[in-house]
Amino acid sequence: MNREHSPKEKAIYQAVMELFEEGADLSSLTVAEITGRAGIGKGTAYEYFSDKEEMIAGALFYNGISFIRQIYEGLSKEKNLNDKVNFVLLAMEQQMTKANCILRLIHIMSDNSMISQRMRVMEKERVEEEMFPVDMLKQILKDELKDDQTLSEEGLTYLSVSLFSKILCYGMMIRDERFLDKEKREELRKWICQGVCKEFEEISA
Amino acid sequence: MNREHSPKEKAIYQAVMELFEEGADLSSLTVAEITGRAGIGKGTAYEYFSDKEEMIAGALFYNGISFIRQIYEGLSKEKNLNDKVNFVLLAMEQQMTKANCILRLIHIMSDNSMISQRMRVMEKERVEEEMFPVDMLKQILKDELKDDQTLSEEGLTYLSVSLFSKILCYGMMIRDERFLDKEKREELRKWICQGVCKEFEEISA
Amino acid sequence: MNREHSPKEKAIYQAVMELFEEGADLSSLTVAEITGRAGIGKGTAYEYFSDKEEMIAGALFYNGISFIRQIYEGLSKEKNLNDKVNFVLLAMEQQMTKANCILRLIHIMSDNSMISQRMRVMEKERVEEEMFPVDMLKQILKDELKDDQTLSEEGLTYLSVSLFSKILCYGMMIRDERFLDKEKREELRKWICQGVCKEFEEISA
Amino acid sequence: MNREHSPKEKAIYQAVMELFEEGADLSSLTVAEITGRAGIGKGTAYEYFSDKEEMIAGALFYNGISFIRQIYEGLSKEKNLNDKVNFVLLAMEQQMTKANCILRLIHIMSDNSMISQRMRVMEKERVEEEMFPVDMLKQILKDELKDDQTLSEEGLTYLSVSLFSKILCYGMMIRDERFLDKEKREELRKWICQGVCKEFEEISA
DNA sequence: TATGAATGAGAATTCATTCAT
DNA sequence: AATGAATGAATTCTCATTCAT
Repeated sequence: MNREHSPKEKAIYQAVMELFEEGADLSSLTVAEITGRAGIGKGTAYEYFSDKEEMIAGALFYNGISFIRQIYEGLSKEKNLNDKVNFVLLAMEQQMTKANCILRLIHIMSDNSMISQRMRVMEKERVEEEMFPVDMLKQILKDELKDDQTLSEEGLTYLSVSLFSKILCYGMMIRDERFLDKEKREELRKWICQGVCKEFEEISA
Repeated sequence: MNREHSPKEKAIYQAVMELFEEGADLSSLTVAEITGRAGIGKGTAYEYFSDKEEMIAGALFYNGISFIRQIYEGLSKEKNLNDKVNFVLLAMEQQMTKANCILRLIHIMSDNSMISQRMRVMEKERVEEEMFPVDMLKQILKDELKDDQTLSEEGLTYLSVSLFSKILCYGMMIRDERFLDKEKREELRKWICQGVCKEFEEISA
Repeated sequence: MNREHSPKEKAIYQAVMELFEEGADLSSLTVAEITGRAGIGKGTAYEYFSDKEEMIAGALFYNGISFIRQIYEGLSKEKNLNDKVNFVLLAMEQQMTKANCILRLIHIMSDNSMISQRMRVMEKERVEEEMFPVDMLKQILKDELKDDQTLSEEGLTYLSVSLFSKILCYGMMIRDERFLDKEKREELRKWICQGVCKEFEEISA
Repeated sequence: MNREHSPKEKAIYQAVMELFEEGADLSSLTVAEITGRAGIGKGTAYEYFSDKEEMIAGALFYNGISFIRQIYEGLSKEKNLNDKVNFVLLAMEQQMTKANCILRLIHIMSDNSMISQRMRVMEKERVEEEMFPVDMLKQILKDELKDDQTLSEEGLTYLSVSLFSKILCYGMMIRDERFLDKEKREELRKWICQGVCKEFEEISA
């Protein structure tokens, strides 16, 4: 949720996210459900949004941005790449308990629905500072580069997407019942963090 | 497409896949569109499927299975892990040109729509031999184990999911305009194959 | 069921009556249900009937005629009006256990559905000897007239319709839980038979 | 039509009754026909009714109640049983000109269609004062009992159903072309009224 | 003659969107 | 500005009927 949004817009965004977190299928969400949950009139929503897709895509977009920003801000406390990656994985895990939100968000952004089309439009129009997942990861990696290390643009891109894929991978694995156990998860995170660090060292060498 | 399917079922599956490959949003596909494309009457579809979801989920499911099987069969020609991974990446790349099908398939399987729910049901009911992505990758890795190597179940799972995430990663990267160039892609595949082999060696050691 | 009907026609009639007796709503019966029950192909039914309505109306019509004829034939054993009316009431009661068939039949004949329209057409085209409820009752009353009694056509019509209404009345009452008891029913029949006889005596005097 | 109904509900009820009176078969009435006649949008009907059956059953139910109430109120002007029965017969006759409404209403209530099922549900939920046909007739008979007369519950039930059957009987007979003549009908009513009175005297004696 | 696969017209119902209040 | 009643286009699904085998 961003500062420039009116209370009604926020209410709509909030309502969409709640329904999303409760497991609703976004493509079959109705305006009545959204406005009902938001506690405002159906007509009112159309004073602020041109159509249903804008409500949903907007909610996901600003929520995603806000989540990314929170993570990025939280990262400043972490000293090294290993801990940073671990922090991101933990943040993801917390979100996951809310009906797999991040994973679902990523899915939605890469399907061909009206919602994802709108989100891509929003992404293109977004102001510079707002960051989307892969961009954030790229930034983490850039921040990590010591003076004596060099990394080509391709290398950086590869590393950030590889990191992204590992995070996704973690998200997928912890949905499995074999990873309900806290310690198992911790071990998995350790593996992933190490893997990322090693790859970073090798490529940035 | 499987052998036991009647021509009409195949026509429906074929139609769904064509529309999917043309970029249609599966959750807003209509029965009229599907049967129109399949060249059969609307009512006919309901002789073979109980509802729309079954048509779409069925199409994706059997198509996915068939794609996986093709890859697995093709793998037998490849001698080592490096070449096998390369083969999988290439197979994926070919599919990708058809509207990122595999990626989208994975996405659909993990969202909360009716279609994905149906696919998960189908997955549970599937016969043993049919393999889904991660299972296939696990098999590839198992096949690779030499007599003198040991690998815990956890290690195997991690490796297969890691491999899966790398493949996903490749899929995402080649959507980027910077990887339109064939040589760039080849180089990327080389990196990935090497990374996979190295990780395999380390963990199975 | 009439002698001139082919086995397939009989099978259809039989199927409709079974479904009817099982409580099915005739206006929502489907051809598939009927032919499925009859054990013949859907197309076959159309070799013998021009449409669905003909199947249902025909079944009801010939079944009704056959029921009426059975009663009329059974009546010959009864010596006087009192016993004859009692016989009709008992026959009705037996039928009633089969999902109120006679009552429902009468209802169907007097609503405005396609089925009843068809039955009325059939009634007009029927051959002389076939008798419908009120006609049968009229005949019973005529048979009862002694040589020294006279009865105008109006009187006869009134008496037969009055008798009909009393039979209907019996049919309705025994659906009530207060008349589950056999003795209660017997008493009720006695009342009705007496009432009919008295009215007959008065008017035919 | 009841006071508590919104204008749209009334419009639906009105439309259903008009179509009914014009002879339409209720079980093949469509929502499009009803809303078209009511002059409202198809979707609007669903704001007030959960489905088509509720529209039709509701229309019949509230119309029936209102008709019964009108008759019962009109009865207060009549001094004796004979005149009261005559009044009911005349009221019925008037309704009959509108496509046999009362008879058809009774038929519908006793078939196995969705509509009748819904009406029976409504009947169970109805408030006390609202009366259905047989209840009204029972009330007429109760009102008629003098202080010196006694009548068992069974007797009362028999009499009211007998009266009901005679009314039905009148309804059936006047559909016949032989009773198109006004005088014939008057004579028939006289007969029926006398019959009812006589039976009442005998049983209540 | 018997069949049932194929069909498409038609029905109920939903829901995004508008607009009078 | 806020509302929600009204709307009808659009969608799913059913089923009587046909016709090639």
